[in-house]
Amino acid sequence: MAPLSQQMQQLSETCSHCSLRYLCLPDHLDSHDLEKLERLVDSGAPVLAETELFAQGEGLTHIYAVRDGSAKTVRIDEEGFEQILGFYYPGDILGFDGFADQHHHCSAVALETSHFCRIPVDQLDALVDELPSLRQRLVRLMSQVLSEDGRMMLTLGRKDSEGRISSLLLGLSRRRALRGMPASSVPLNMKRADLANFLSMRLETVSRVLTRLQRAGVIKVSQNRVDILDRDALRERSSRGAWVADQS
Amino acid sequence: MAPLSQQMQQLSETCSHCSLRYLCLPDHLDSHDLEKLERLVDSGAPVLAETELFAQGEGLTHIYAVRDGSAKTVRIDEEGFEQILGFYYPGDILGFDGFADQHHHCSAVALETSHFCRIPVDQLDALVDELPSLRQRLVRLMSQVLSEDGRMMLTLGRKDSEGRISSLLLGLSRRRALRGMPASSVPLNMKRADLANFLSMRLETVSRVLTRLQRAGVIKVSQNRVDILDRDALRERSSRGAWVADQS
DNA sequence: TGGTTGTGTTGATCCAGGTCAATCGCAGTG
DNA sequence: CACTGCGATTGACCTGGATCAACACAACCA
Repeated sequence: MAPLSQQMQQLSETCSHCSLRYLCLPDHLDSHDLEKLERLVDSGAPVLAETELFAQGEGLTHIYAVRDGSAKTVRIDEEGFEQILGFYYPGDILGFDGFADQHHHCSAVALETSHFCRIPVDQLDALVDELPSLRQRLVRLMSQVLSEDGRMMLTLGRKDSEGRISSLLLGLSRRRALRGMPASSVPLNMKRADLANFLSMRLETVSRVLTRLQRAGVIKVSQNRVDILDRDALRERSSRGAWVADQS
Repeated sequence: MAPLSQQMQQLSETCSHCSLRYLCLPDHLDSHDLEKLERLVDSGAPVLAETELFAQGEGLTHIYAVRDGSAKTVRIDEEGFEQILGFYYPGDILGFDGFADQHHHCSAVALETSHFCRIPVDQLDALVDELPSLRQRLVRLMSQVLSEDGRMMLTLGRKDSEGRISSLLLGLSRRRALRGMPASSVPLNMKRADLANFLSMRLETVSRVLTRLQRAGVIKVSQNRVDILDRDALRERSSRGAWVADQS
């Protein structure tokens, strides 16, 4: 733990020097606007694994940017069923769905010891009115999420278990690449049960599919890390088994 | 057709007099701001069934509000599989997912002869910078969609066929109520294949479930219209069969 | 050192719903 | 009216993956 937290302290505290600024809110902001945004951001203490950043139903006071580490969002529906809505990595923003009625519609939980930038929404709100570039950036980020949700619905709806796992792995890999991290080795920091929940499968099936893909030489699984050995084969499997839609 | 278009002309052309203003963009705008918004809106000619409002990949030039009638959005993924992302009714906005990169990420198609308000995004963009209330409204609407997408992922992921159909019917009914329309009689203007695609089922299954629900006395199906006879039973079925998640 | 708990893998069985195919009903249309 | 075509319904069959259950393996503690 000690070496980890030391490492963290070396991270820049300012957006202008943050290596994630092009993925995160600051993108497209000029240095003057960025400075104003920076003043809102509170990069607090490390958050331990399994700790809740915010809870479903709670009032919206902050949104969060993952600085380092990872998180998941979970939603519990009226009947008490739990669904993981997404996994979040450095540069991703948590809390967008709270703008609708100033309350969070899902909970956010750290997957490992992580750092988050806390941004108070009332101040952000005021700043957004002041800075058109920030407003545009915010809308674009939200729109991006919308469009990714669409992709996810497609995956959940049309793909079989192998397709879902393959898509997930490729997706995680792609997001690593965006962050300049080695894309062929993706860490699965979440538990099998989380994966299963997210993909709407049972954890036994997740396990089986992973070993099947490993036996086929497409990936190599080692507890919490998957190495992609044959990206093309994985892509092929991510679409195979997806059923064709009936035409209308 | 003639009587329909006559009926349409009686609709007010201005947001201020539109019966949908509290669902749509104008909500929370004062009369002064509303007037400015109004000037952007072009309520054009009727759009025939099956006509595309905008196509996936196309540049984002307008967003659309359903004035009357209905529409669906469809997304085709890399492998050519088609997924219906949503159905849209009066007051709903189409095109939000285009803000991400100024291109539409899905296509929008009218389900029946319908009218839409066209709003040019460049002018909207400028106006949003001018009117904080409009900016806030826009963000809230987008956030609302986000949160509804979450609900949909939950439905797709965790519910069986009966649960999905029941949820859909209740959802459509709820949205009718919001618009002050009779909530117990839901028109299914889309085809069975569309329903099936949206819910990620086969159309045969949709058919079977509908007749099963009918035989159980929960609903009454008559070609393009479903009457909800026993709302509680429907609610009960919408959650039954949803499987419990493994705890993490 | 053995017990316990948490997490992942594997095996055996069963059923919801996908698949294929036949039929029906209604709306155009020549 | 017969014909055609599209959409919806129903039936019979079969398979992917959920379910139940056993087991493996590591970390942790008494």
